[in-house]
Amino acid sequence: MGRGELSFERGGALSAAPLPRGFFDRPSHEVAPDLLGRVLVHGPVAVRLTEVEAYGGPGEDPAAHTYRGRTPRNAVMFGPPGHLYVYFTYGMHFCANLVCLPEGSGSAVLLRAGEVVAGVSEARARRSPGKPAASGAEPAPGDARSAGEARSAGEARSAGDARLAGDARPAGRRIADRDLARGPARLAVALGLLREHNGLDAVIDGSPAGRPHQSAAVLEGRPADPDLIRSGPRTGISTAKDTPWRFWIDGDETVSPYRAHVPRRRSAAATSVGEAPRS
DNA sequence: GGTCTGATTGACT
DNA sequence: GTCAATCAGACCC
Repeated sequence: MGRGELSFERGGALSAAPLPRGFFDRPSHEVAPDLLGRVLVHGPVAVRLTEVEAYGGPGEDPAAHTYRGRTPRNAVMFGPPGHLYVYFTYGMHFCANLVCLPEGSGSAVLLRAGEVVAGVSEARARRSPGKPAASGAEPAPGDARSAGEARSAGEARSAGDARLAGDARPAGRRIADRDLARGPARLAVALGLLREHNGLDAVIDGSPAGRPHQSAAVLEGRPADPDLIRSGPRTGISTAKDTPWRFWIDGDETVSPYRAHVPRRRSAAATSVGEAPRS
């Protein structure tokens, strides 16, 4: 596909011009609101971003994964801007970020929600249970296979893998279009982003033909109306709660509901001796 | 090596 | 509204 306008299944005509790497070479709290309305494409699925959160660098932002410095897990965040930082959390979910600032800075923007504008059927298949498409929608050419798909049939899988393969929910319930990528983990599933996509470059340098294996890109899309951009505290974090680095498009139905951080109750197994362990 | 927490989600009451 | 699932990473001893 060339430059200019691209007509997606949903969302109308959007600019298909890729964002340059310089777009991401700015502080994450500046990049974040500018990302609203942009389109992240991975394989056959494209999502127009409607909600994001900015995270700062080491020693700067207590809520950021990089606050305590570089580790193997967060190494991608210290890499060049425009790359995807995909991490595994809660034992079952993946979340995706776009790295900001020059190499070594350690800041990124978490992609929290969006509207699926292309590849709706593929996105729904990934989010839905019991359909062959859950394993058949993936992969786009050049994409790696999901963790679940990478295993042979019948082999035991973790709940996380099962969820990724789309069979963690009772069959028969159709997911509303607005919910396909509403929430960071849902967005990652809809886009088919997994552990192996950590570090994937989302910037197209030069002609796409010169990067035949690149499967992710951020397109100009249709930037959000500045009058509709809202900001507030970030979701689900226990520190730096007052930093208003969550940005969303006001009134957009795909924006996820705000949830404050809920401290985990100590389990019975952890608080008393002799009781049954968790689960 | 042991323990705790987590940038979440879906099921359930 | 509450709660459990699930495991990797970080921290502490």
